Amino acid sequence: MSPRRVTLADVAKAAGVSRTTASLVLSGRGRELRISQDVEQRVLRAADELQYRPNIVSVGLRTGTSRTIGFVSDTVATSRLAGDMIKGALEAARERGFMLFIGETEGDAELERLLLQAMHDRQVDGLILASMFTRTIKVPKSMTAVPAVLLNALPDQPTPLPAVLPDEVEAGRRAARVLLEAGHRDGIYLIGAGPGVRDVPRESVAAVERLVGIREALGEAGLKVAGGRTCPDWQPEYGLAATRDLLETARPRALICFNDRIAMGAYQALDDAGLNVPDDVSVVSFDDHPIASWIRPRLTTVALPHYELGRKAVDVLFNEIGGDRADADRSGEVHRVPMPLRRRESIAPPPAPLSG
Amino acid sequence: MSPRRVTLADVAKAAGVSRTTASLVLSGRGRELRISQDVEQRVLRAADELQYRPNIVSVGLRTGTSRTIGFVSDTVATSRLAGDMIKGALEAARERGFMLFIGETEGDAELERLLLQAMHDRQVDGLILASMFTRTIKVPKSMTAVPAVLLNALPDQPTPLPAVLPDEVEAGRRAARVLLEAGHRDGIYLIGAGPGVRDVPRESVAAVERLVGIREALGEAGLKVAGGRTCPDWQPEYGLAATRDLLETARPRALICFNDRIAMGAYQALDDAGLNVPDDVSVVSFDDHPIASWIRPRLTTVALPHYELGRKAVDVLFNEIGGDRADADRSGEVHRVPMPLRRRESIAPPPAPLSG
DNA sequence: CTCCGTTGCTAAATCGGGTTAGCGCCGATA
DNA sequence: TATCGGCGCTAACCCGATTTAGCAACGGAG
Repeated sequence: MSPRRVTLADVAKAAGVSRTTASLVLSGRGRELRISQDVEQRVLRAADELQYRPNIVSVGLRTGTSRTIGFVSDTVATSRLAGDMIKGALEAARERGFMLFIGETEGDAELERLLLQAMHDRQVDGLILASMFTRTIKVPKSMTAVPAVLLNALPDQPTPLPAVLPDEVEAGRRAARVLLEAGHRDGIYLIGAGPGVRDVPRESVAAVERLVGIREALGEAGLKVAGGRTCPDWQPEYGLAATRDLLETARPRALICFNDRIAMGAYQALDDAGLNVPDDVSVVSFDDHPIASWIRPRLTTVALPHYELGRKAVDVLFNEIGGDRADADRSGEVHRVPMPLRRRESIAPPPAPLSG
Repeated sequence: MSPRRVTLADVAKAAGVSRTTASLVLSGRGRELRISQDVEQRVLRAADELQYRPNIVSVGLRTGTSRTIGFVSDTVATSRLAGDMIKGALEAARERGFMLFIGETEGDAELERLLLQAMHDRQVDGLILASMFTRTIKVPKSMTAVPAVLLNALPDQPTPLPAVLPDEVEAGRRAARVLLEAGHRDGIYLIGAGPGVRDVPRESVAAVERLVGIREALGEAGLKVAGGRTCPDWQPEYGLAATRDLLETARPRALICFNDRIAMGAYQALDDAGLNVPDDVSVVSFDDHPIASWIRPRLTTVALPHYELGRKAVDVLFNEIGGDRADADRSGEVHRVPMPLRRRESIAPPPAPLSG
């Protein structure tokens, strides 16, 4: 059905030279190995006319490479998150002529093993091990076979693998600062975690780090968090319940919600209580989920830079692949990607303290 | 750094036989080619002890295959949609021992060409060409080189390629029927398209087909659409505007929104007008975006079966790959995947016609 | 006239498997 | 004793590229 692929041998024959010569010319080493201008031109023209493309599989067999990297995540589907991360990785890889194998483990260690095996069988040149929410993971021992990078994850034990993570502490600072800049001094409550540093969901690195950043920025201004409510899960209904609960005993002037879904629930609780965002209560959040620009007023939030995380992971990986190992001292390094603030409509100066 | 991979030669040496014999045993053809039990056991044990795994790259060079399929979409990142579709494809492929190359074109024809080329260079065994919203696409001519399937897309010209699509017409019928079952007879309005068959956004196959299904189901019950409002884009703000506009002149008893984002806007317009969902107005929608179960009352919607679409595309593709071409008459076939109804809380019987 | 160095190219090995053709040995038969 | 056939295994080639080692032709020097 499909016409057989054009091979190097075809080009060589068309140019009237040996395969060796054709290979030399096409790999650019013709000059240094004294191939004549005449032959060089003949080979190049033949390759062009026949539309020759080297077979990467063959090169792979010879060189042990595949111009391919494996992207293994625990879940690609749970959120838009993953899509953007993959997109970033995809583009960064493509710019270097690399393709991406995608795999997902769903947290199953056996599946992970099989997947990594399948990728090794295909001689991937590098691996990205990604988690869809920031957390610590157990690094499979087969990861040492090729260069690898952890994405959105930290190793549970010291490893030489570099890691790429969002800068959550700075994000916490940003969320707090945007309220400070608007003039808020007190009545700042947290929804989703806090107020204490130990009031966080299990295993959530993001919660801990955001909380640290928030407390730090407020502390620098000589202020403190007025209070907080934890949520068993960061979903709208828990945000609604937590905010409702808070409103029974307190009159917040600003809420820092630990993600946009919680903020969505908080919006509803505030609305139910007859409070206006942002005139009565300012709201700032994290993630920049699409929902953040759909709800009214549009939500000011500190964005998870998924696209950039994906790109950065590939950049770091290529550093490992191409690295002359001279920079082995850089291994195990943790790269933090900035989380940008998306200024929208949910923050205003605090109301005059009439109803105190 | 990494210990060299175990090759067939290693196994053969360990078992004290030739590579040929080892290959024969491991490929299961030992029996028919009269390899002795003794030798067979020795080879199998050696392979097991050395943890031998055949190098797929090498096999690929020999056989021209790669146990890999390429998944090319216009965008992987714009919606959760893509994630689930890829997940379905991923799992179906994995069950057959295949991996997936992911690529995205962003609608750029040149990028698409390069991507398909890169995949051909890696000898993919099949291709899935996916669109993130149902539409007609121009099929690149290089698609004929290997088996291929269109996913969520129709060819703009007749091709022998099979296509996999959601069953939007039946989805339209389901949306209408769920209202009929609740007792609705009149005051059924459309938001996003309609009421006429030509009142649809450009290029949206989904809009056309959903509309056809809705009109059909109502027609069978001897009813008609009471009216409709088109939206320039299917986003919440346009759903809000369209519904607000509708409420100025009409008093709907039920809304069929053309997707969940529109429904989200419609909810807000209804709320602003002091109308309760579902007691005053029932709402049904399409897509089953995560938002549908976040907004209150939770939205009844006809789900886009992304996961199933991905799986089905791979199933159909393997049919092409493994096909003995005897079923060439089946080529160009369009496979429709059912869109399941998610019954939630946004539908109730119509109010008693007091304020009619 | 021989030796040597340069020029310009190519034969052959290699990567790791699959596959085809056939070899050596044994016992049975003519 | 030569022949034949079945058994059990292996040498050798193939896939498509890269790479090493080396060959043939030529000119100039000794």
